[in-house]
Amino acid sequence: MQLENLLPGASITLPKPFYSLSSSDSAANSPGSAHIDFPDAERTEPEPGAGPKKYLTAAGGAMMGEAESDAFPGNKAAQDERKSSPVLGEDELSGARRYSMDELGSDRFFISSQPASDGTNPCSLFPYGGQTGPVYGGSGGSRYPASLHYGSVLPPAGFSSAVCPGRSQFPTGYQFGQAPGCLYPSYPGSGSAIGSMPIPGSAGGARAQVYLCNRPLWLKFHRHQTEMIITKQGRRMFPFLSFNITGLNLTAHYNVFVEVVLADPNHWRFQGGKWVTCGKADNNMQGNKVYVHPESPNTGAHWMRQEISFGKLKLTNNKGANNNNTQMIVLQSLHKYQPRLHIVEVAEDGVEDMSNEAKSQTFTFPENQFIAVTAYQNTDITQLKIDHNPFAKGFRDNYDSMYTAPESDRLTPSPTDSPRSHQIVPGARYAMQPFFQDQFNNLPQNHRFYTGERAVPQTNGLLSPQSDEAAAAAAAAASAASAQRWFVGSVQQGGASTKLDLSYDSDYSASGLLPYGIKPLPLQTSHALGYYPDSAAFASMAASWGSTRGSYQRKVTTGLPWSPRPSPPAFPEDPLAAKDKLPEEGVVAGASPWMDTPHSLKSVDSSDSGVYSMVCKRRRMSPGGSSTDTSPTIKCEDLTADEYNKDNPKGMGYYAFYTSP
DNA sequence: CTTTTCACAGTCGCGCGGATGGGA
DNA sequence: TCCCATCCGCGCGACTGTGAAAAG
Repeated sequence: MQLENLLPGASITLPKPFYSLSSSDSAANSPGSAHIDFPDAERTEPEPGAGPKKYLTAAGGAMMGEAESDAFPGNKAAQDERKSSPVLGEDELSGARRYSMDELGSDRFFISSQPASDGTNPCSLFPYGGQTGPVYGGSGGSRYPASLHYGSVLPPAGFSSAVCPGRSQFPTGYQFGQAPGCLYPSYPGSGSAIGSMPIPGSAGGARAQVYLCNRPLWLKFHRHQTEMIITKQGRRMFPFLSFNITGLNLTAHYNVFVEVVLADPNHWRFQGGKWVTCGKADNNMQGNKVYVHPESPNTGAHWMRQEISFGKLKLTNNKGANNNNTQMIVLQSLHKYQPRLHIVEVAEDGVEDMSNEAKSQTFTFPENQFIAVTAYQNTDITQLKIDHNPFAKGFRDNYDSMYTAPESDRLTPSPTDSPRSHQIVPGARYAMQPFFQDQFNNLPQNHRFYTGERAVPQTNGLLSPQSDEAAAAAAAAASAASAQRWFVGSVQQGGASTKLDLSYDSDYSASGLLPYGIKPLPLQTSHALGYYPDSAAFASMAASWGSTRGSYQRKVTTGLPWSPRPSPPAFPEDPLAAKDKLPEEGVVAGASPWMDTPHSLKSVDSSDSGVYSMVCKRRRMSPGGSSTDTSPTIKCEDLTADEYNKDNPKGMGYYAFYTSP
C-alpha cells in the first residue's frame, strides 16, 4: 500500500510532546498547550488520610497496581517526590525539557479524584466537555485551532525536510513521516496525541479516542527505558502496540497504521548502568517507518469493534528490508524512537479522501518510546522481556521448579491443591483478575464475583461475532452504550458495588471516562495474537506486587552512590518508581525496587564499579543457584502471568486513554 | 572496546496424518 | 464396509534471549 495513497496531503501532525508540561511549564511556556487530562491519572491519586490509596482499595486498583498507579503522573505524592528527587539531575545529558515527556507527572495530568473539586465534572476532562482550554500550538504554530488536535499540531515549517530529510516519499507538506519522522523537535511539548478531528457523520464533531490496551506493561518497561531488539530478519516488538479506538464514524473507512519516528536527536549508549546520550542521531536513516495494519482499510465499526494489535510489526536494522517487507520498520540501533498511531479516513476503496486533509489523526503514547538495540543493554529490560514475553518462557529461571518450592517458601499458603492460583495471587491482586476476565467474558472465574448483574449481558453483543457491517456497526454502537452503562453503573451503584464495581469505581468513575464510554469489553478476535496475549500487561502488574523483585536479579545498582535505582536517566521522576515503592518497597526506605537481589550480587555491584558495569550488561541466571530467596516470588510472577495467559489469551490491561480537550 | 551477527536451545502454535469411534 | 468427524501425536516453523564470534 502506498503511503501516498494512505496519506496524501494528510495533515498528520507531530503530536506535541506528552506529559511534558508541568503546571508551571504549561502556564509559562505553553499558553497554547493542550490540556491533556489523563483520565487514568485520577485513579492513582492518593488521598492522604482518606483511607487506602485508590489504587489499592479496590480489587481492580490493586490489580492494576504498580503499572497503573505508578504510571500516573497525577499522583501528587509521586509528583512531590519527583520534584525533590535527586535523581532528577541525572538527566543533564538529555536535557530536562527534552524529556519532559518523561516526567510523567505534570499537574495537568493530575485529575482530582474529587469529581467536583474543581467545579467540573469528569466530562470536562475531555474534548466533549466543551473545554476550550489552552492547547499546545506547537513550536511553529499550528494551523489547527489549538483547542483541538493533539495529533493535528503541525511541525514547524521546514522541519520535515530540513531536519529530517529522509522522508522524501512524502508529499511536500506531509509532515507525517518527515524523515524518520522526527518527533523531537516538538518534544518539549506534550503529546499524547489525541485525535480530535471532527468526524463526518458524527454528531457534534466526534473525535476519535485511542486507548493503549497494554499500557501497564508498557509502563513497566518504560520505567527502565524500553529497549527493542532489531535484527536483520526483523524482530517483533514486545510489548507490542495494541490499541482500542472509539469515536470513529461507524461507516467511514479508515486506514490505521503505526509510524515509528525518532524521539529525540540523540544517539544513545548504555553506560554505567544507564542510558546516556552520545552524539547526534543519524537523521538520514532511510527505510520504511510505517506499518499499515493488515486490516486496513476498514470501517470505523470494524476498528472500534475490536482491539487493534500490531503484534506482527517487526523492527529491523536492515535497510534493504523496506522495499520488500511492509511488515518491517527500519530503525537504527541505539536511537530512541516513538511509535505513533495514525488513523486516516479513506474512501471505501482505500484511497484517502484528498478533499479533506484533516481526516487524519495521530496518537502518541510516550510510554511506547523505546531505544532500538541489537542486543539488550539493560538487564532489567531483559528480565522483563523474559518474564512477560511468552516466547521467552524458556529463559525463565526455575520455570519448572518454581512451583514446587517448599510451602515455607511461599509468600502465601496454598490452601488448595492448586498452588498456582493462590500463592501468587494475594487477595487484592487476585481480586482484580475477574476484572480483566470480565472484559473478555471468557473465563470461568468470571462468575466468581459477578453474576447476572454484571455487564456480561451487555457485552454479549460485543463479544458475539458480527456477520456484517451493519451488525458490526450496531455492535460498536452498543459497545459504547454498554460500556457506558457499565461504567456508570458501577459508579452509580456506589456502595452496592461488587469488587468489580469497586475497582472500576475507584479506577475510572472519577476519571472522566464514563461519559465517553470507554470500550471495556473488546471483542475477542482471532487475529489479535492470541499467542501474544495482552495479558502480559496483567502479568506485569501482578508480577510487580509484593516482594517479587528478587526474580529480576538485577546486577545493577544497589550500591551505587548516584542512585539506588539504575533506571534510565530519562525517567528520573517517573512516578512509577515512586508509586511502585508504596505497596512493595515502603518497608525499605530509599531502597531499590530490586533490593531483593542476592547479597552476594549486591556486594559485588556496590563495591566494584567495574564489575558493576559488566554485571549490568549481563543478566545472570539464578546467581549462586540459591533460589530460596527468589523462587517463591518468581513463582508468583510467572504463575500469575502464566495462569492468566492460559486462561485469558485475550486478556487486556486497562487502557491508557488519550483524548484531547 | 563496542556493536553486530549468528547459531543455538527452548517454548509454543499450527498443520498434517494416523488412529479411533459413531453412523449409514 | 464405508464415510465422516474427532482426537492425538508428531514435525515444522516462528519466536525468544543467550552467548560466542565477528566486525568495526
